[in-house]
Amino acid sequence: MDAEFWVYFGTFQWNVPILNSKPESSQVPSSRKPPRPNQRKRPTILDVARRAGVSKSLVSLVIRGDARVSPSNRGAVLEAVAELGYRPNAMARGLVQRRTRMVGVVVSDLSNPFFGDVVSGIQRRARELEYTVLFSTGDRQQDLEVEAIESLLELRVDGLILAGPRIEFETIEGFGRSAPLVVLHRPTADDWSDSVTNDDPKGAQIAVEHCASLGHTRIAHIDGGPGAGAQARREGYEQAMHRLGLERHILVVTGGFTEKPGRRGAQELLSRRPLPTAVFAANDLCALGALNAFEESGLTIPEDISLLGYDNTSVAALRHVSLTSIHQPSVRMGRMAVDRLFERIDKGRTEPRHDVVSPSLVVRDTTGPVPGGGE
Amino acid sequence: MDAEFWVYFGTFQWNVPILNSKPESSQVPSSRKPPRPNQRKRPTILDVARRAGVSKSLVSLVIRGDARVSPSNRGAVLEAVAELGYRPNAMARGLVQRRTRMVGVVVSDLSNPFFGDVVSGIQRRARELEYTVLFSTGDRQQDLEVEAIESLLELRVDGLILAGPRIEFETIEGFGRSAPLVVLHRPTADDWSDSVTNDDPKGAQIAVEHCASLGHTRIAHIDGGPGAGAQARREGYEQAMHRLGLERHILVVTGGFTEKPGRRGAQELLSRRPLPTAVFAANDLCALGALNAFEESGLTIPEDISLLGYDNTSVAALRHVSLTSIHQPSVRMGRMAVDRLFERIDKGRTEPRHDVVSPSLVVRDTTGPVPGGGE
DNA sequence: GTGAAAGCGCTAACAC
DNA sequence: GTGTTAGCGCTTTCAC
Repeated sequence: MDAEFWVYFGTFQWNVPILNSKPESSQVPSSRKPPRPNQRKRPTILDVARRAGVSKSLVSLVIRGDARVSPSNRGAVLEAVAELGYRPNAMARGLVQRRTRMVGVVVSDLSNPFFGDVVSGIQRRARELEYTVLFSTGDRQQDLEVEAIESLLELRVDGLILAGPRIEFETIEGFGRSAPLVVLHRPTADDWSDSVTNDDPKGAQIAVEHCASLGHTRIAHIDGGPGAGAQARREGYEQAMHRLGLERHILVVTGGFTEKPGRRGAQELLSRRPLPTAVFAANDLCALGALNAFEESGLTIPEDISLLGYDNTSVAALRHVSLTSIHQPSVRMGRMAVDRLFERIDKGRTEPRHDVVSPSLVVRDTTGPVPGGGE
Repeated sequence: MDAEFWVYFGTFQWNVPILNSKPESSQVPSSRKPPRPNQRKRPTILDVARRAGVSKSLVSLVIRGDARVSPSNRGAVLEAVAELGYRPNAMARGLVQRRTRMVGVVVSDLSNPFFGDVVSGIQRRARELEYTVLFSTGDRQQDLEVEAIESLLELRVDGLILAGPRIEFETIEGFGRSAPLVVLHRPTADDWSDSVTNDDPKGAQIAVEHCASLGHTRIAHIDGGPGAGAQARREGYEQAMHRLGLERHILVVTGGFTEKPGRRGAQELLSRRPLPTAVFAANDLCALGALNAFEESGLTIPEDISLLGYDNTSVAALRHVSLTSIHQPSVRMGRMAVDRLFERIDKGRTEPRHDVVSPSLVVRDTTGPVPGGGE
């Protein structure tokens, strides 16, 4: 952009703009720290080679930790690297290696605490396998999610993990043809991707059975509306009720995966008679919304109504909330996703694999015995 | 790795492993969808050029949306792109342009809901400026945070945002010399980076004044321990108390930025006599821990004790919690961070800029008039 | 052990 | 309008 010239001086390369020669008095007396923009030309492997008096290939060997380099040369190279502040260019390396050792992770909603553990599991496992993780998000919007995936693919990540994607199945399948792909929290069934999901119907069943074991029969469900997994949880609820011979008590109202619809669902339940004595909500936030509605109407939890959530997020664990919930092993699921990718990338697996992990019950303070001992 | 041979056929290039010739019966009768690993050689700009019968430069022009390409050629190129499923290689492009239009964002703790809004603001503003955002995290660990930053720098992102970094100031300054850098939530003072922070002392002052306006005088503080910003909030509290002539009521106990230390801090407060009538906690989670402790000891909030948090996170907003809190304009701060970067990258600004934004009060249901009307 | 040379996939002059 | 050419910064044969 601006005219510049370059000066080599000692161990540093300085970028001295010709324009813009202001007093520069604001800092130290211009000793070893001349003011300059931080966009100076970055040293390349060639700069290091020249400085160390060797060839670029030799520098490359040292950087990659190759054993067959003489100690003296290794020392010289390392010194030059330090002096110049050399940092290898991952793009150049990736270009020639056709391999980046990067996995891209697209999280549908980074601000949802639900993904915290998943992300943590992914991060840790990737590190063990010496992969770098790049996160991106569609910020809850389908089109942005696609953009995020495209960017990662253009960067040539070695593999892709989609955590709770909001996009269409066909789109997902298309990406699966472009790179090793693992989908989390949404079961895929195609030949092009792996998936790691939790057994939603099973989780719903566990929830219902927990209520039943406490003597409840009028167990209602506030569903997740159009949310992914909502249908499976609803069906699981209905099947479990049938299996327990409680089909005449089946009661499903519309909710959603956030607080507000949960609240509305609960209000709807409050208008029914007889009132249910236990409510299984589609997820924790939904349950929280219901909790408010119930408490505001003067009911006590769990004395009057038992309440369960799903996902066992950090909010459920807050002592002030202490919500009984169905736990998904999120950290493990994150780790598994990375393992699946690794198998495809480094072990050459090509057959799709679809894992379903089991949810479990975490009993806290919002569930208790049925009031009065029965219906 | 494995022996392979390549077959050109129609519009697709197939990668047919010689080994592993299993029944392949699981899918369609091997018509247009032969089973194959998704690691097939990806088409390059040259493949597109050949297919469209033009030169690579022409393809390049079309892809970058240059106007001076004849409609017929443009059509041919676009067709070839679609047929081959061509996706430009961002590494190759970045290498020659020395520009990636990517900004790297390192979040110290992705599972902390506090960062949700910041991330959202960053994402949205970056999109407006046509930058791609790459997130990474150190997962709460200093060394991993450095690794994450290094990786992003090796990828040659055009700029870097560190959200609530846990690493040393000198390290941060070092990175600032490598690339345009904006630090969020931690004030830097060097010449190498910009910073965007919230005015912690001011926030603390607002909290204290709110309590005072409700008649409270015995206002205590549970601090954030060693957490970043904790000291500024503590000092702000003390100054505000002085300014209101309440210095003899200054009471600070050790806490932290999570639930458990908040709980312990509250228990410590409960052992003091006279009890404070209002408590300002270092952040929302800390306040939540205190809330539990208070409620368990039989106190009612806000009738017996008023309670304030800081950060106005999503948990504070939960109706069931409804915690009065000091709000930081997180979304705006995220946007500002991107703007600062943009100024350095695209507008050539080199003087450091340190922005401090004002916090504000969000009154909810955990603060109320002092019991009995005074001390 | 070390160096020379080719080339990864793309853009950016510069011709025509 | 379109093609040719020369790199971007690195790894990778292949000589020596």
